Amino acid sequence: MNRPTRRYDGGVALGTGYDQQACHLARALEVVGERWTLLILRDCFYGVRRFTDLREHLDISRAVLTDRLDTLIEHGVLIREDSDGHPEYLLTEAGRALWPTIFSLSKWGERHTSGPHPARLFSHATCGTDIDDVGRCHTCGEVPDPEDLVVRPGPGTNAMRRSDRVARALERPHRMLTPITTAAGPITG
Amino acid sequence: MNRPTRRYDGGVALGTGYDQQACHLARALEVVGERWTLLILRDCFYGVRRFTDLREHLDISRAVLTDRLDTLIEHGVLIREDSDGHPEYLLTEAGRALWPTIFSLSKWGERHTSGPHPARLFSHATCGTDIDDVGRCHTCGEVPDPEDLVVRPGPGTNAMRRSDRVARALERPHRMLTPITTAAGPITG
DNA sequence: AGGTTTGGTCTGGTGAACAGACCGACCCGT
DNA sequence: ACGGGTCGGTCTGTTCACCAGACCAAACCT
Repeated sequence: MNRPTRRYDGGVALGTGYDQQACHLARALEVVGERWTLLILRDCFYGVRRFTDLREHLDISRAVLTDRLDTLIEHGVLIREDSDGHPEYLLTEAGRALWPTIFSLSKWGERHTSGPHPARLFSHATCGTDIDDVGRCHTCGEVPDPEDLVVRPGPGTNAMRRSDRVARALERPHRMLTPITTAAGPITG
Repeated sequence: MNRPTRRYDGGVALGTGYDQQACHLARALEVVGERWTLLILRDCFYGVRRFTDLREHLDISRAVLTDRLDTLIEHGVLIREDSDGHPEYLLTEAGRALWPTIFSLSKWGERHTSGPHPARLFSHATCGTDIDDVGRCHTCGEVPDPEDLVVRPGPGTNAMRRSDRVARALERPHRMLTPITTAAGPITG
């Protein structure tokens, strides 16, 4: 299909100033540092794969979502695959490697902004133990990959309840990276 | 002093849509998700404390730097202290808690964008061992706090050499969070 | 007294985000 | 075959944030 790369090709590439930096952090931020990008990726870890699900869950404008997805694909963080005639957006290996960043930032937000109650809890799928603040499973003594985690709602979920498909699916425990909606149907419940 | 909070108080607060999210990641991004913010904080970890040093090292506009510093202070990530008649910007406890995020994102950029050579290497100050990709010291078996780390240039530093004071100071090993420039003088030499 | 450094503020121009309208392809029931 | 719904977008006008660069006040140096 070879869809054109949107992203204002006339101007200076995204990180004016960023690219002056020797540090790899700057280059990482050129890929995932834009508004919405990390939230999109977090949803991908939760198993969200469809354009509409992302759009509804994040309340993001269609144009911006399109732009972000294109950028992430362009940088090898996501791939687009057709399933059922509709595109699905999946994390690549590089994308899955972003989990520690997303997890640690989320933990930081949990402790240092408004209320200490976690909105989501994560447990190691193979042994059932909850992981600690640096992502370790105390039973196994290791840091599980995201695909071995199960998300479930925590005590901080009550506020600001949303009613979209993704939010409803995440009201129950869910294995990370497994699809959150099957085709188009509503979620069992 | 009670300086006015800049940040477009007429409009919707920064994260339009972000604040709809139950997830703490969204709130974290409201604080540190803006352009330049994580790079500023990385420099703070390196020991940069002065407005001018940040400005020169990052090549950031004065107005934006002012805005970001104000935002970070407002959210308790930095504090402004007067030393020598000039303000210094220091990481608070909450600010220092962002180190895992910055470190993991930097590691990701190192491996997944252009070249596998680390620009900076980190070693545990108390034992001298280099820390691994998840921040652990193999000798001590723990994850050292950033104040116990020493930064030094790695093999990937060669490209894009900069000549500002901060870049020159970081050409030698440096204990994290200790001031990178003493008052106004050039760095020893 | 004049110049320099420091730490800003202000302004005009430009690029990016937003809401919301529009649109083609496909599916589904009738 | 036709109408309606869903999916995955594109387009447009307006608002907002970023940028370069000018300006500025206080402190310090000579």
